[in-house]
Parts: sequence; C-alpha cells; structure tokens
Amino acid sequence: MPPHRTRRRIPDATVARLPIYLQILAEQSAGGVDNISSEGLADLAGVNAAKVRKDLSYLGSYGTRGVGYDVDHLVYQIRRELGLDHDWPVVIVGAGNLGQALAGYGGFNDRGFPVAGIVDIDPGKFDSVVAGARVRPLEELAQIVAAKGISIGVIATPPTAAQDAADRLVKAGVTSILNFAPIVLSVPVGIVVRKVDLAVELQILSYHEQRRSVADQNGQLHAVPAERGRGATA
Amino acid sequence: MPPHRTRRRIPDATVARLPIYLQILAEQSAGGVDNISSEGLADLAGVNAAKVRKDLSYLGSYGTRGVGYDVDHLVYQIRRELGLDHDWPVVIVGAGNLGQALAGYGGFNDRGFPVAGIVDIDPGKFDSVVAGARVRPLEELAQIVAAKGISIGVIATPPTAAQDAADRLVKAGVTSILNFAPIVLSVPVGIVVRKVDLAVELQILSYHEQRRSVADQNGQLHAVPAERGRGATA
DNA sequence: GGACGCATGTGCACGATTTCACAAAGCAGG
DNA sequence: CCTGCTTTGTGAAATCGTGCACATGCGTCC
Repeated sequence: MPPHRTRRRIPDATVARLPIYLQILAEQSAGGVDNISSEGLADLAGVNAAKVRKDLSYLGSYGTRGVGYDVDHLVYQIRRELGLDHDWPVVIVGAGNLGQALAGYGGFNDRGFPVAGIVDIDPGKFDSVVAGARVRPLEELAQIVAAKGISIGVIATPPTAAQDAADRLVKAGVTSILNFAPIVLSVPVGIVVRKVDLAVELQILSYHEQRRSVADQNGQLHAVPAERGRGATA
Repeated sequence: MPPHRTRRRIPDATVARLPIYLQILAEQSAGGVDNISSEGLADLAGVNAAKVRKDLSYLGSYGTRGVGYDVDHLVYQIRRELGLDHDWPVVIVGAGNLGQALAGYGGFNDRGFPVAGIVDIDPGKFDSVVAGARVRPLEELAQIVAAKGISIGVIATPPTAAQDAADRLVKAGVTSILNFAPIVLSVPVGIVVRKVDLAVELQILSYHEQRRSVADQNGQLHAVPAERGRGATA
C-alpha cells in the first residue's frame, strides 16, 4: 500500500454535494465560525442532516461526537478529496458570445481553474484578448494542452462544431470535458463529460409549471404556502 | 374527471431526460427520419434502450410493436408533456456580464422562453438595450411579472444579491427559478428552484481527475481504451 | 474521576431508479 | 390466414440513494 492509500469510491450523489458543502463551509470560515454541526450544515445546504453525516463519513471520521466538525479541517479535507489542492488549468474551445462570457466570468480564474487558453476556428478572432487570454487558432489546441498540462476542456462552440471540438480535445489528451453545447457528445470510455444545457433546465422548469397549471384547472390544492425550505432542486 | 385527465406523476429522472430525447428527435425529424426504435434513440442519447422505453411509457403507449416510434408524434407528445406547446416568458434579474450573456444567448428566445424583461439595481444600466430587452429598475420587477404573466425567473446577480432577488421574484408571483448564483436559495415550498453552478461542475470534474491521478500512482489500469460510448455524464 | 448530555457514525428499512427478461402485438411474406 | 421476425410495454429483480434511529464516543461539569 502506498502512503496515500487508495480511497474508497465516493458515490456520485455525494460528490455532487461536496462542492456545495465546501462553498458553505468556506463562507462560514470567513465569517469566523470555526465549528459546525451536521444539522447546521444541513440547514445551510438545504439537505437532511443524516445525509450530511453520511456524505462526510466517506471522507473519513473527521467530526467530534458531541461537538461537531472543525470547519477549517473540513474545508481542507473536502478540497483534498475534490483535488482542489492545486489549480486545474482549462482550455476553452470557442470564443463566441458564450466562450467570451465564460472566460470573463470570475468563476474560472478565482476558483482554481485558470483559463490557460482559448481557441477558435475563426481567423477573425485570433489574437483578440479575452479576459487576459489571447484567442489562438483551433489547430494549436494540442500544443496548448501539452504545453500547459491541461486535462480539462470546455466546449463553448455552436452545436454543429461540438463533436469535432470534443474529438480534438480527446486527441490532444484532455480527459474531462465540460460541454455547453446542446448535443450528446460521443467520447471514448474513460473520458468524463458533464453537460450544462440551459434549454434542458428551462424545459424542466416548464414541466413543473405545466403540471401546476393542470393541477389548478382540476381545483387541486396548491402546495402548502408559508413554510420555508432551502433549495428545492426538485 | 376533466377532459384532460390528470397525468400520472413522471419521475424526476425521466423528466430530466425528456428534453434530451426531444432535442434528438427534433434533429432526426429535420433530417428526414420519420421512425425510430428505442434502441436507436437510446444510442443517440447515450442511455439504455430499456430506459428509453420506460421513460416514454410514462407519456402513454405511443410506439408500435415491431416497428418503433413515429418521430413527429413523439416530438409532439414530449413537447406537450413538458408544457412546450406555448411560450414561457422569463425575466432575468441582473444585467451584468452573465445576465447580458444569457439575454443574448439564442437558447432563450429561440426555444420558447422569450426574455420578457431584464432588471438590475444599478441605475447606470437602466434603459441600455440587451438583446432587444430594455434594462429596467429592480423595483419594476413585480409590475413586469404581472404585466407579462411571467412564471419563470432567472437569477444572474452576484451571490450576495441572489437571495434578495429570489425573495422579490417570489413576492412578484414567480413560481420557478433558475439560479446561476453560487448560493443555496431559501424559498417557500412549492417554488421550484434549479441551480446551475459552473464551479460545482468544474469541481466534480476535478474530483474525477484527481482520482485518475491517484489511480495512476498506484499503477492501476486506466479505463478500457478503444470503445466508444455516448455521453458519460459520470 | 464519574455521570450526563450532545452530536457523530452507521446498521437498517424504505423508496426511487435502473436493468433484465419476456409476453404481447404489429407487420411482412408465403 | 398463418408463421416468423421484430420491437414495444411492463412485471420483477437488482441497484442505488435517502432517512431513521440509536449505540458510541467525546467533552463538560460537578
């Protein structure tokens, strides 16, 4: 066994929540809170306390019974587990509206994912500077990925160009892709793809609105009014 | 029983996939394909054929055994189920980089979610025109929502202003919220919130990359190489 | 130094989702 | 019209995720 013993696999559902906990814990830490209970964290995250405890237990036993969790230590552990103890440079493919907005958005640079490159197929965009990064030709993608040791790529192209972008990213050595184009990408197994699709999100909301109006017509009761919950991601 | 009998509840997991199917089916339809099997659709969507059949069965029995599904009819049924048979105007709160990018993004107007209003708290932004919509003061939010019959709101403010934005949207009568701010919103029950958080997505990718490198150190096998799958949303 | 109270960590039951496997049903061809 | 091939629709099993309930362990106070 190596010094860093191989960790047990963490369920996807838990992995998806860890960033939320991290976010909240970082805020608490900044606010001077140095200890938090599973219930406190659960309230802030809008989930069940038992779920918080189970989620955190996958990281190890870092709480103290009768007391709670040390906020800073938890931040440290979650960051470590998520691989946030160092930066992950990313490359953006597509310097259109979306690509530019993403590059300019603080969410990348500020949170450990510096934009190490942005490429486009349109020569008219070459060398224009977007949020500190110069737009380079698509052909230089492989070179940029290799030179900067990039493993995460972001696709911000129109849908028709997205599969080609994915192919090029994979060929260049990228192993994780964040896809903003509204198409299902085909990639070799082992490559992790996450998709963010505005239309899908809106259509899910539309579904719930539509249901609501059907229910109204049938004279059914509205959901209970007063009570407040956090983040019904229903 | 009213003419539109109340539909059985469709599982959340299925609702989240229907927009993907719809997208693919619309493409197929445009490409002249008029019939598709569950397996064909499953391949294109990157999922299991049985899942497709079960998902579609929640809409009713619209397939023909031994043949498959009529593409156009399926498009019609999914659209109907998702409430896409009419437009859902949306209002955007926050006219900063993100709000402007969203308003300008075709994804809204082109897909049945016209931007019926965009508001901001900064007087410097009032009356500037973003993608055909004039930026109005935050105070006019309720009036805009009422006048245009809006039920979906989009939060594109900085995190510190997001909860206030949510409160105002709810008070104005909005019942579904798409939140781009990296905080957990607190809303009354009955209000549906969906969150899109770039940092969360990147951190999930980071987790997988981190795991990959730990596995490498331990001399473990990489995932199988050649084979191609669609959209590993792992 | 012992008793008490509190919050964690986890076994277990439950619910939701995925997948399998096959009967039912339509179509084509003889 | 009957047989065979194909693909749907769906019970039932398997898997995954959630939440309850409580034993365990830690800190505190007397």
